[in-house]
Amino acid sequence: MYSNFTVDCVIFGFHEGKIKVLLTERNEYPFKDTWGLPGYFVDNDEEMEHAVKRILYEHTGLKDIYLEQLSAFAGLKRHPSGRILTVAYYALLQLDHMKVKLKPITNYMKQARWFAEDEIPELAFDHGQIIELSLAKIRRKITYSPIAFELLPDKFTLTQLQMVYEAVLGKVLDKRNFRKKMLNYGFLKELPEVQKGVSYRAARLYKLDKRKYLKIFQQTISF
Amino acid sequence: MYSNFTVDCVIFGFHEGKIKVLLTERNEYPFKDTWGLPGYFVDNDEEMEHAVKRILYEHTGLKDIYLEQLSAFAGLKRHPSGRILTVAYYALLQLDHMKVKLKPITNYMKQARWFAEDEIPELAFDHGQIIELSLAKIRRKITYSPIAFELLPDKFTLTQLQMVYEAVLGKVLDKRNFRKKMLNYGFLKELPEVQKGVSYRAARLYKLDKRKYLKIFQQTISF
DNA sequence: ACAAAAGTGTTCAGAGTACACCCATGT
DNA sequence: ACATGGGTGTACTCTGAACACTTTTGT
Repeated sequence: MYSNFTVDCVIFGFHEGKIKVLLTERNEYPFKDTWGLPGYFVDNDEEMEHAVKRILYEHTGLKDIYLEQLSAFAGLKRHPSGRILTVAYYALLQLDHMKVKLKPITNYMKQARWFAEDEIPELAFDHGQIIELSLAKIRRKITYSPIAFELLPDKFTLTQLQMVYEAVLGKVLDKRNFRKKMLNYGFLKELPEVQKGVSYRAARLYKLDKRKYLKIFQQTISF
Repeated sequence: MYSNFTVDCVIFGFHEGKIKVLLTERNEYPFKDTWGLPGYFVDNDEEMEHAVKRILYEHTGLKDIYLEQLSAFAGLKRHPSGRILTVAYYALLQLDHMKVKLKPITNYMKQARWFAEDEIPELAFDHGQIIELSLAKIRRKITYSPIAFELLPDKFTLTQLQMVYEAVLGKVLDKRNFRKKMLNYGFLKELPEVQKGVSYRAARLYKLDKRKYLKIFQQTISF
């Protein structure tokens, strides 16, 4: 049995130097056959965040994804058949090696696809606006919180890390300054491995030392 | 006719060096006679933010108050008689000269009162948690956004401004450094007036130059 | 050898931080 | 005259920003 409100989720991934958003093609009215955010009614006896995690799992096959509530949207005209309140979340996941299997096993969605920021079509409801707000939020948040690592695989190169920052912030950063700053934080652990399968000098791999990063950013919980 | 969700509002003021929160004593079950946040069901044909402004007006007699959405709360157990989703907002207002007349002209609230942070009693529902989150949010926000001015009268002294920062951040700041920094921003306009009615050297009054402050902080819209 | 990206230091300017005394005013 | 908060400057450190070349590796 469904409750009277929905959750919608802006799922961000990082691929080929770009931030991507996972959208689904709706299979229900209103806005049937239109692209929109993954989301649906919360069950009556289900915690809201559980519903979001369920939807994330249904669409990506992944659990334990970084998740934050963005905002509630309740405009009287956002839904053609009367106001339906939705609580929007954004999620950041590791889109590496296409471990992520897109499988909208729900019957209210036809297919799912990743869209780059500049490819996003007209969306159902106010979902375009929700994505805009999410982008604004992570743009601000990345400047004081290490959310970039949520978008990268466990082992990554400094160049990959820099590309995440550049993609989110929408500007190019100085390589030397970026590396200096990141390494100075002290929460990056140099691994004895290097990249494989590249036709040029292989880059050193790093991983995040979660202990140290939490110690440094402990004042940055949530907001 | 009421919708199926509520709004709750954490109203902050600044008085005698302390951040205060406006609470009301409930006159309805559940939690009758318990203190809680001002808030109520949104009308069916009413925009959510309009409902918040209405509640603010009903409690303080003020309009055009600084307002931001905090978060939605929808825990299954937050309301004894089944889940009721609430969207929490926080508001910052100028509590100067007691221009604010507390008048809960609603029939679902008995009285309203300002509480300092360390005087807050046990509250109805999850309202204590909502206040905690609001405080965390403004603590972060004041470091990158000039919300302090929302809590002050139009004309204020630099010491008053510093006291707002100290109250929100919960730590003492260096007077000389604080003044240097604030004046260097360039959005404070020195007035040809000084404080009145004090038994010591009267302090210079300043006001905010909104033009300049918006120019400097334009990247800081909303989030 | 060549193509491609990895990796690396120094200098400069501006911001943050620490710190203590005299001044103006009302009583 | 005294009590109270108002108002002021300097030195040091740290961080951010600008800037270009050599090294490594696979093909």
